[in-house]
Amino acid sequence: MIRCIKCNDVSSISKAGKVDKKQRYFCKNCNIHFTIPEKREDLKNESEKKQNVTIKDIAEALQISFSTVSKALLDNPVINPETKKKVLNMAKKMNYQPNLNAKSLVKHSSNTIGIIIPSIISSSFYPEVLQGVQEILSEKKYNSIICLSHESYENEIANCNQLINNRVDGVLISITSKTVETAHINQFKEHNIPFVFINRAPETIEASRVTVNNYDAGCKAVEHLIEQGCTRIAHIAGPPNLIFSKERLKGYYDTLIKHKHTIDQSLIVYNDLYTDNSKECIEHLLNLKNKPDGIFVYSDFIGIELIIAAKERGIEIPSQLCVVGMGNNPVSAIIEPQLTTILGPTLEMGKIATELLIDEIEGKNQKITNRLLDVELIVRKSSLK
Amino acid sequence: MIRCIKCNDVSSISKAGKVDKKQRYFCKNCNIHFTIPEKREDLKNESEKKQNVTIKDIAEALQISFSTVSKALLDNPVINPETKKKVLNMAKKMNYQPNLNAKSLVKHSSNTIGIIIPSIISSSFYPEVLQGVQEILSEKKYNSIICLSHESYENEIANCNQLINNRVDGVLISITSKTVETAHINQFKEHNIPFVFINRAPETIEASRVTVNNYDAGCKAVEHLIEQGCTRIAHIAGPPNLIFSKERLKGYYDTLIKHKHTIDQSLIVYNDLYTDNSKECIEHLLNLKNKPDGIFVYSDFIGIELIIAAKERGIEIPSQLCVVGMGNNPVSAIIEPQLTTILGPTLEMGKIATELLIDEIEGKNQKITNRLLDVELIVRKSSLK
DNA sequence: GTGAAAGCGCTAACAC
DNA sequence: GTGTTAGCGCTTTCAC
Repeated sequence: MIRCIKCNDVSSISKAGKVDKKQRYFCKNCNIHFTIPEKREDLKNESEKKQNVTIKDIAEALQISFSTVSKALLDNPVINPETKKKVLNMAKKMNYQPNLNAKSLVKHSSNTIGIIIPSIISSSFYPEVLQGVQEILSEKKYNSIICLSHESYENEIANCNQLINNRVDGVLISITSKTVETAHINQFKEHNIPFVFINRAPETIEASRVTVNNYDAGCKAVEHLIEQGCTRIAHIAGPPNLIFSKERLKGYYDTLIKHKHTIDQSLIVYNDLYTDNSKECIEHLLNLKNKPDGIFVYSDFIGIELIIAAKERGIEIPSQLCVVGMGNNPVSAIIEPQLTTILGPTLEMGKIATELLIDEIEGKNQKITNRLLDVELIVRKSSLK
Repeated sequence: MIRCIKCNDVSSISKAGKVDKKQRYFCKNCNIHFTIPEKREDLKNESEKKQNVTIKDIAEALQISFSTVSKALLDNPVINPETKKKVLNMAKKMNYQPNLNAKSLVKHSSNTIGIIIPSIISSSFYPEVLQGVQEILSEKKYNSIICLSHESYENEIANCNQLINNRVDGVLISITSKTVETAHINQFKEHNIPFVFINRAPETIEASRVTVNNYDAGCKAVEHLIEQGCTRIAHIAGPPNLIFSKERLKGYYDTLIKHKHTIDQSLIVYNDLYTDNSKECIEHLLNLKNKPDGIFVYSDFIGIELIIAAKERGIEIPSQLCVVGMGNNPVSAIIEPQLTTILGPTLEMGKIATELLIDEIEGKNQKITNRLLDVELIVRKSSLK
């Protein structure tokens, strides 16, 4: 026998489907739908699945309202310290874990940042950057979602959308070597999501960026090779559409010109990260009739390949060929001969970019920042004649 | 002049605070609170912040109900194809991005898995595993949250809580070398979150795990060293509380015993990943009066350090000392002499564990699986007398 | 100091 | 085939 919860009538009641597994009723008099309130305990029998503890459960256990529980949990000063203590204890006792999805929904912010990087296995560069990022993140109590674009433009677009869907509070991004259009990145602006470029940035977008001084890297490398007496200096350059490649190349050019060397286009080759043509690049240079006596390679990884290939051909390093790499890959210090390299502060880069981003998220910094980090030449055997 | 939205009376109305920046009213007759409905456009003037597009916005633009929009977006077959097309077009036009937090809240699942690993920079092992994980994840349309525990037990506990708070659908975990208690991991069970161990697993928890055949690795390494004529075979072992260390050590023991070698405890040293005592381990072995003539090192990284240290002391490899590492670090193939190593399928490990986890999440697999992956000995110069 | 209620954006059960 | 409604777990405003 069901009574209307409003008019208390019995005859006017009809069944009206089910809601949340409970019978729903309709009162013709009052024109309202209702269900018979049950205690949460009773439900447990129906659905065996153990539900997560919510603030409502804590409230019920303590016989107080759930908004009081919420306030206590948020350390709202208006709440009685006694009550707060009771709530905190009960939360612990019941093993309460707040639902961050619900919180994000009402707060319009997720306390999470997104990270888009091209790769995690091709070198130790991005792992080190990530390490720096994570250090700041855990210090500032932010979470992260990491996306790998695998140097694919399509993946990068998908990653951007995913991060928007997840309503991240901000994004750190290092673009792929294929990224030319940037509409997908500009989407973040439409959604009021701040973003900071790490290491690789497009020229066309106005946004903060943290990069190493690639121009200076090119200068330092070539300057050093010239000092060592090299006269035909080649360059294995990075993907041509990435700024860092262009800048290192410009440093290479300018330094050669400064020292009145002639520029020989056959001494410049470009690496494609997606197809990975590093072997071809190396072969091209080593097969030249008029061989180079110094090579600045934009990455240690390929520098190491170059050393191995040269040794196989009986080319003596450094007496016949000096090699300078970049990145300070751990291997560089181990191979024979040890590879001269240019060191950029990878861990620092991750840290600085993350701090910058969080400042933007928290409104502490509005203006666009362009951080250029210093590089350092580490001279080793591969370039010491 | 405000009228009650129910009884249409004017005199019974009083103001009752504000809700969502709109005036709220109370009708004494009907005992109800209400606000005067406004169009969303009007609100825009008040709050300049551009809001994200929601299904309600699409519904309004199309003059249909938002649940129809929801169904259309979810490709519910009940919806008229015409309507569906209109909705899809409008969603695209308005640049609609669904709010995954809201979806997670309703669906009680986030389509996201959590990953807890100890480190990302100490070797290429975890980056490669992650690569495999991400490949499956993007194929199966899952997202991920990556946590780094930095070999710290406290961090691992915090990571577990974070993942529970984020309501991930499942967890991949590789425990720290310090993890002995496992209550924090068992919490996942209480929250109905399936988890799979990768590479490192505690002995005490019943859960699926994907590991390499570490016992066999120990056997293969020592067997090979014995074949090469080594008679005093040492072992640099991993952290003693990790199963993989124990198993490799057991392989080492059993193979020595099988070949009637005597066990000399001074030939066994343990690496502590947290303090990183690898230098001390190496020095201990190389300083022994009665030096070993073969060493099985549990990781290539330390194997490489060992080779360098031995060369510095003028110990000839392999004639005076054979070295076998494990992990097939890219450097192993490059140093001089090249390091013999044991190769485990890292990428595969990530893939298999992820597939296993997703199957558990989707209820396709209930039973606990214990996948043991085969290892392979790669013989190089460092162990070939 | 506490409680009631609205609403974040969405899904799904049900009514029509 | 479309619309109405409740509810996911939480924060926040306002009433008392």
